[in-house]
Amino acid sequence: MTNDDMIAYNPKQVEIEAQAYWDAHSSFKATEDPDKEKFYCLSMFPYPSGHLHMGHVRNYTIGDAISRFQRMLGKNVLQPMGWDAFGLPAENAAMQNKVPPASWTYSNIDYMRDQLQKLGYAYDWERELATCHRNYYKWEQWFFTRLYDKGLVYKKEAEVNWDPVDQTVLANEQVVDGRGWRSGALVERRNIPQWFVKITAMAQELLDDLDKLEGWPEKVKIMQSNWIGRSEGVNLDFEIAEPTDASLRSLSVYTTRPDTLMGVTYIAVAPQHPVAIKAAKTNSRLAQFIAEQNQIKVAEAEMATMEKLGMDTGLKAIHPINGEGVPIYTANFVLMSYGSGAVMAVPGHDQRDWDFARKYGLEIKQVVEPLSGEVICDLNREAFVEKGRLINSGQFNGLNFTEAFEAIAAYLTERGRGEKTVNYRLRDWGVSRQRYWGAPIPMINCDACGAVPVPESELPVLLPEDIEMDESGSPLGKMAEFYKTNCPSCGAAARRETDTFDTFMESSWYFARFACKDQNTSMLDARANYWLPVDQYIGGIEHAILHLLYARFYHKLLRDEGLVNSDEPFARLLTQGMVLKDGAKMSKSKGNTVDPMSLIDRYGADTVRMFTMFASAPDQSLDWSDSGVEGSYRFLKRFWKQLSEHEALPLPEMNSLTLSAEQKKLRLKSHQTLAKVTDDYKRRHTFNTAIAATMELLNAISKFSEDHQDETDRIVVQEALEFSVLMLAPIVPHFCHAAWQRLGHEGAAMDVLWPEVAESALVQDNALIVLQVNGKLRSKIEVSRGISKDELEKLALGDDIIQRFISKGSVRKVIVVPGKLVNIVTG
RNA sequence: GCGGAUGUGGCGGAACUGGUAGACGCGCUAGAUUUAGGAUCUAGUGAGCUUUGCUCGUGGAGGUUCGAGUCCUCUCAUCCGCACCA
Repeated sequence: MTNDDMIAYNPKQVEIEAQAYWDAHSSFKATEDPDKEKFYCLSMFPYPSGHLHMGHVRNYTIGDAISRFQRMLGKNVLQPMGWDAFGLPAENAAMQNKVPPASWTYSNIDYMRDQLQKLGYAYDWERELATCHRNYYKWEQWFFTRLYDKGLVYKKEAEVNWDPVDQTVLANEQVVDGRGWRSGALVERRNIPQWFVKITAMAQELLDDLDKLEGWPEKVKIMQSNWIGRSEGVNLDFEIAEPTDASLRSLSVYTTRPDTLMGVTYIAVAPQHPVAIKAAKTNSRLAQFIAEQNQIKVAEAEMATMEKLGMDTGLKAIHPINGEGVPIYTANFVLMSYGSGAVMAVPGHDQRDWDFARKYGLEIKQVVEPLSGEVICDLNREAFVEKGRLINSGQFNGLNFTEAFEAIAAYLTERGRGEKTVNYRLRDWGVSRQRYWGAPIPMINCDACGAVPVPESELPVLLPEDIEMDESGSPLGKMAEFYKTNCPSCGAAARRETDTFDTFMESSWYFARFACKDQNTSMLDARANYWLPVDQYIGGIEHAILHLLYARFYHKLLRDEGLVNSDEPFARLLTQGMVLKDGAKMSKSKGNTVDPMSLIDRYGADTVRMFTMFASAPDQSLDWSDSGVEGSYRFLKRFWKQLSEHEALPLPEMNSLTLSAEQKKLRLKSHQTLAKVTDDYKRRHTFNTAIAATMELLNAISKFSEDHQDETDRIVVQEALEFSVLMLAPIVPHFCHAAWQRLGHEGAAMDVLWPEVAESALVQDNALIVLQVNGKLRSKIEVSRGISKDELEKLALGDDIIQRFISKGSVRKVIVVPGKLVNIVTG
């Protein structure tokens, strides 16, 4: 052993050398090759907020470990990286630092790219893209005009949070306790015209195709399914008694419980409902109430958690079956954006209606009784919400839920007062933002022609980057040179749309653009179909619904345009958990962040990568621990020393037949570990247990090496060490790059094929059998694997310790699980 | 409020198919080494007790089973999402 071999582990040097090797060999450049099985591994791209946080490090280390593992399996791996570059924080930073959002964003990208490179991720940097580049958003604008031509986008009025002092639209995040975060003014809901994409047209397919996503966590599919919220019910009309306005003769409601129709005792409409607004014209108290309800931010959680309030509009609705008049209330828990903005209230059989009826002294009527006498129904205490048998419902008495549903639906249909309907909770995707730092919506508003899409030849509609931001929102609306234009259709003077796209538009197709980001004559090309779908997608659980649903939708739109040939963008999904510190989410506002770069400076990237992968399973939350990082560093140092103490090649080939029992045992451990780790990487994605198993193997090697030093011993140890290095190579790639060479090999660990488990090494003669008495562990015996059930039972009953426990009572039953355990039940 | 998850030693976690609870690591204790500190190495480490061993123990309360951290019912706590944060 030379002095050179004993050099202590120097992460900085190891990492610089490994990265230099990968750079020199363009190791991560991905090229389309139809003869090789492809593997597209993608981590959700970051918003360039300034610097990497631990959540990024965790996300990208998981993706990198999977990429490198798949590469070692011999696949043609693509792992790209880019920037979700548009968004609100750039505008805030611009105001704070008096720097244009564009230059702030570009310098952040440069800084963060450097950070990612220090972490040694196996990205094909030639494919890097940023969504704020004209070559990216040009195609997004083009695609939007295609969707417009197909009738898949439309304009309608929708509510926003309006700050009356700053005269600007606020994001939900910018509304704190009902007030604008800068001005402190009470926000108001305001209706403005906005663009929508018809995602509801694809609601059923988005729901149905969840079944195809076998590689997705069940919880994410359930969340998406609930979000889409398909329900079957009945749409029906209530006429309004004594209408004073011809346009407001009736109001329509949707219900999934038409069986309770005879129990309706009032109607509740949203404060924004035309009926409420109409009634308020002659009722100042009602107008006041509605105005108060409009000072609540536009967020469902806000609505759902506030006190349920309502007020009588004074109007009456005519029950479509019995013709009786029921009062129409306006209530703050009815959402204008869901269904028709009005609900029929059945306080006897809906808890929220019951609570409201109690509060306002409205009638509670029972029309459903339990099917069995054991079920309690006491409408004085709470609503009876279960399905049952109809009572107090005239001709429908005695029917069960299904019969009543059909009979009442048929009754209403015959009389033209209603019909069966499938309803979705999902709403169309509003893509207009009254913001500057986003992709301009490529539309032109002409007085004569209306909204006209910008022709392809004039795309992209460039976002001017050299601007100044102030508190009063987007500068685009004040820039005549931006918005003054001519109508592409009639040539008259017209005004360009000054709203920009929701940033979810950019993140809904970037995965496809990575395949062909240099393509300048079309949005996508054939390379997209080589790489897509993404084989493994990794990102935070917080994206379980919105981003992932929009991306699935967009992918289907791309398919319908003939740009991709798959139905779904992401074959497998891994949702990583949050990074916590002291039990709370690591965040700037809580002041509990840990800077990855200072740790990398101190311990090296491999230690940081190792700790984030070891501390917990990727889909669980990760509790940050400084001493845990220290432990990972210690492990690498120990491993380095262990490698130095081993005399590596040249050694002869292993002859498995001549191994001693001890040598066989270590070889068994090596191959058992390899089998486990392979499964952990490939199927379970539990890198924490893969690392733990490798540590166990290294502990076993240590113990073995203490008194085994001959040549055959070293052959067995060489194999065990090689396995260990290759098994950790996806997680601590720099370390393993150097370690592989220390084990006497030329070339790079990352180019080595994943080793194969030798079945012959796994053969064991004996099995350890657990002996239980009444389910409690009492003894263990080692028996030959070939032993019969009867013999095993006999051996178990004859065991000394077992004898002591069963001598008191009689043996009633013996359960034998071959190769595992014997449980003796006494009585 | 609705939807989804999580809960196991002093701490992070393991136990994959109902079959040895606590792998692996951190921390701690003792010892070795060291002028000291640090680093390193060795051993121990769920709790309790009448300590060759026994009893208890996976948020709580019930249940199913020869056997439950794992399955079922109820319940408590914490976290995430709720459509303009990304």
